[in-house]
Amino acid sequence: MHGLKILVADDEEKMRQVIRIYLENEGYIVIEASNGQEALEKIKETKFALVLLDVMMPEIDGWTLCRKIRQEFCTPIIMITARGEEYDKLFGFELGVDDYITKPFSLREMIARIKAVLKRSNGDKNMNNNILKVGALEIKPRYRQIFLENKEMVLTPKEFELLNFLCQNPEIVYSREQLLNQVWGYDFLGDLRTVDTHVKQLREKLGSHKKYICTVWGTGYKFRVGD
Amino acid sequence: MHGLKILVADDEEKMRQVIRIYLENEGYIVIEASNGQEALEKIKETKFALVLLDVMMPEIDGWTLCRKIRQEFCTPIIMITARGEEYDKLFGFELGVDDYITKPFSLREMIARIKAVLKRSNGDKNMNNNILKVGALEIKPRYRQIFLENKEMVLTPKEFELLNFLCQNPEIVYSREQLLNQVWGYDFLGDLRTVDTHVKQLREKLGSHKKYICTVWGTGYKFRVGD
DNA sequence: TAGCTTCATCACAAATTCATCACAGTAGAT
DNA sequence: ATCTACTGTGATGAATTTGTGATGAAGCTA
Repeated sequence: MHGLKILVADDEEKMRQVIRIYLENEGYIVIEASNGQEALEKIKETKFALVLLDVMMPEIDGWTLCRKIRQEFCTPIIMITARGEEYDKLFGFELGVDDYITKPFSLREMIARIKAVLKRSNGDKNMNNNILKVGALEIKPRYRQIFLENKEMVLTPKEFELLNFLCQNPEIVYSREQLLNQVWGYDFLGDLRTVDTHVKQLREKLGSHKKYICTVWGTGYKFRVGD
Repeated sequence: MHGLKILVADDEEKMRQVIRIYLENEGYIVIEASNGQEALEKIKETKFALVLLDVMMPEIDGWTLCRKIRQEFCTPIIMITARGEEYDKLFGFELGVDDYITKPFSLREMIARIKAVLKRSNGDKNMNNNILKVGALEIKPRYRQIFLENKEMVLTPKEFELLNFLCQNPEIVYSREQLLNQVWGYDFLGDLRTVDTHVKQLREKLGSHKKYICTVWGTGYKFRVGD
């Protein structure tokens, strides 16, 4: 269990330092990356036992980076997220993530999770590949694919995340604000109506099944398969 | 979720003001404290739903204050920190902080975090996930659906809220004024008779069960299932 | 860099809901 | 029985909310 390399991607130096000290103390070799781009390059160069990824990063945010890593590598990933309602995001669909830690967290907790993930990834693979089927839709979160009547939909990242989120929580009504928080993140500063535009796009791509996404007047949207 | 008291402790007047405006707009009651001492006194006087605490304060700094509060109270605390500072302390976690926000932050993010913390501290007992059955009605607040004899009613937002409110408080008589306050909100300035119109609509949609909503002559309305 | 995709925002149109009013109907009091 | 105060109801224009196409910015790829 010693000498394993761990990549710590976080834009805050102080944060990286604290983590480095603890991890080295546990016998790991720590490589740092201060932004997403750098992280991606280092992953391509070196084989890591694990990647520790902060969600909040400038340039490339954690989710995007995670997706990019997963396109090529199966290195275990632990996300560091701000505490809040992003749980669904993690559980629901970004299943490429092996575990996550919410800030503020204790370093003891972090170490424990790292060990657990490493153990699992060696003992291998009860890969949580859970595929979800709702109506004519089939969702493979791990591959970032959604099939409509067995044909793969061509979706942009945002479209994927929005549709996936709605599908993972069918029948539940979400306000535009909630959707922004869940899908875009707390730090999105934009217009509520942005949601509408994406809903429009999704409906267009859903074609005859556009009624899966239904408007709840005065409230928001929900995914609904029945009726 | 309305009328909850929040203490904002920050030495910068401007900052407090901005936060106050935003929070009040969301229906919270805001009390300000311009330094640690003052904050501590106010906490001892009043019971707050949440404390928003800036780390950087003269006299008593945020960390010390946080510890002092925790010695006596379990009020949820959200810390406002400058980015990149003092991670060790947050890590330590021994301070019992419920969440923290790093400056600069958006007000939307702040609100979202506040709501998340409040929700958690309520143990989610406010989760109106409870499905309620009264007579031939079945109410699923989370889905924003009301079923009448197992058939979903098609309701406008106001209709939904009014019927839901009445059902959640059966047998209790409400005056038009009370209903306006509860369902429309205190800031509604309109005509009392507006309630009547909506009651009419509901009765129409209730069809043969219209007597669920009954008129209490000279007083108001109530929901009644029996008799 | 140029070309392409994705994204957020805006403005306008369309759809839906809402509050109000006037008048009809009803319960209760005298 | 008659009167008065209160409630029921249909119609209507205003207000709110949502749908949608266009547009320019930002990001990515080659």
